[in-house]
Amino acid sequence: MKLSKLPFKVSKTAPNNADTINHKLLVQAGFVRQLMAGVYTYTPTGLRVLRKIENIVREEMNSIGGQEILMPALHPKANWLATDGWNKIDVLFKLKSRTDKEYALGQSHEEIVTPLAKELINSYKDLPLALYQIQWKYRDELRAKSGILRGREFFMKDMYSFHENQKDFEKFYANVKDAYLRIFKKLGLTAKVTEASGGSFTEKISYEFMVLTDAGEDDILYCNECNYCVNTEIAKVKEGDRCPKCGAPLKAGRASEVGNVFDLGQKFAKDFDLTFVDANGEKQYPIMGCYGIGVSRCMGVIVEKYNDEKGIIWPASIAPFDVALIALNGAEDFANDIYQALQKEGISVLLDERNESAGSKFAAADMMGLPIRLVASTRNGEQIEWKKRNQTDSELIDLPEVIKRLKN
RNA sequence: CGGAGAGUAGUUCAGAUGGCUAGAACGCACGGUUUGGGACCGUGAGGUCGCAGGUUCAAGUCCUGUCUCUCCGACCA
Repeated sequence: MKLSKLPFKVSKTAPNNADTINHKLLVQAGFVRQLMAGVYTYTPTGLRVLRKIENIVREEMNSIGGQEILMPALHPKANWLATDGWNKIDVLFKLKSRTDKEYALGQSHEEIVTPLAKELINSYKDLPLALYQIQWKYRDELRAKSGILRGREFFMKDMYSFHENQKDFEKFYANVKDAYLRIFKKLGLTAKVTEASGGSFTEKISYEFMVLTDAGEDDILYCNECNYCVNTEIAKVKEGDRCPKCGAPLKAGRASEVGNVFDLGQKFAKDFDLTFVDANGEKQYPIMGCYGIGVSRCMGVIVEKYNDEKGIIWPASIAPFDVALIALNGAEDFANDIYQALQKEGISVLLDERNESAGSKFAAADMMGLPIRLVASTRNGEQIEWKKRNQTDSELIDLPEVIKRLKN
């Protein structure tokens, strides 16, 4: 892609109504545009990042047997009456049609996936079953805030699993936890598995995946010696107390919840009369689990974690382009040769061939946070300048070496 | 929803005590000079001053209402 063709460009100034780092940088770098509080458009570059995160999530969900579907975001009132969510969930967006029919916008999809599963589940042989989707969720938050971290509309992966007994559920639950940790690792995030309350629909403990950041909204207590971590909302310990697992002193921190896993028990199966016949011919309600990952929130948290005074520093796994290629004055043809050669190798390149000053091009590449910066300049002959975004020193290498490193 | 701050050009902002055709920088268009860290000169386009009322000879400025954004809190499947 040529930088001059990008419809949303890097801006010299940050938006005045942004305080949070991710809001400021994502807008300034041209990745998102705000429509209203908590609702954003993703530009071509921003969408590339979102899609990369999405695909990492998708790959891992598929690897543990998840089947991807796409459910509607517009729901009939009846489904939400069946669980009493219509009256109990205050963040549920409700709307009325011109003929006074009432609808809800999906803030989660148990009410849709459970009746859907009735068609699929008749026998214990149909279990386990795991369905997931990646789509917009709607929540009528009293206050949307922090850029894309807490939106009224946000992009989420939600998976729902169905099991013949608790033991099978626990097995899958553990698999999901492992997959989640792999996902966050690939995204460059260190997620702590945190004990938390299950919310209004279950008495059970749930697990949240927390990433430490001041931009988050949760307070957690964690142990640096072992993996113990608990949300302060249910904590029976406080900062400095001994870790119940290993005895080391607990630390307190601000964190953002990027994922969660819930044991739903049989609540939804009962609400929708979803049953199966077990091996003894007895009718049973399956055990359900639900598993969320805030895809758009992950993007925001990554920006919160990876930035400096010059802009964003994307982890290579989710950068919109692998390489920023800058053509300095007089080296346009050489830069174009590099551009063609890299693209032929399947490397995604953002070529800055604008008639701009060198400084302006460097600044744009830094702000957009592409992991590798290549510079073609008459000063260096056939050598190409190679620099990582998070490093200050550059080195001169030739094209085959550039390709070798990028393919590696 | 309670509290605080803010809405003026595409963007970031300036416009005390009301006063004439509302300004700057950046960006944009055209011409020229530049080209290793957000270059420079000239010319030009671009504004219902969030919106609606009101006070006044006169309102970006004062008053009332309203909408929106940001932050703190509450809330948060």
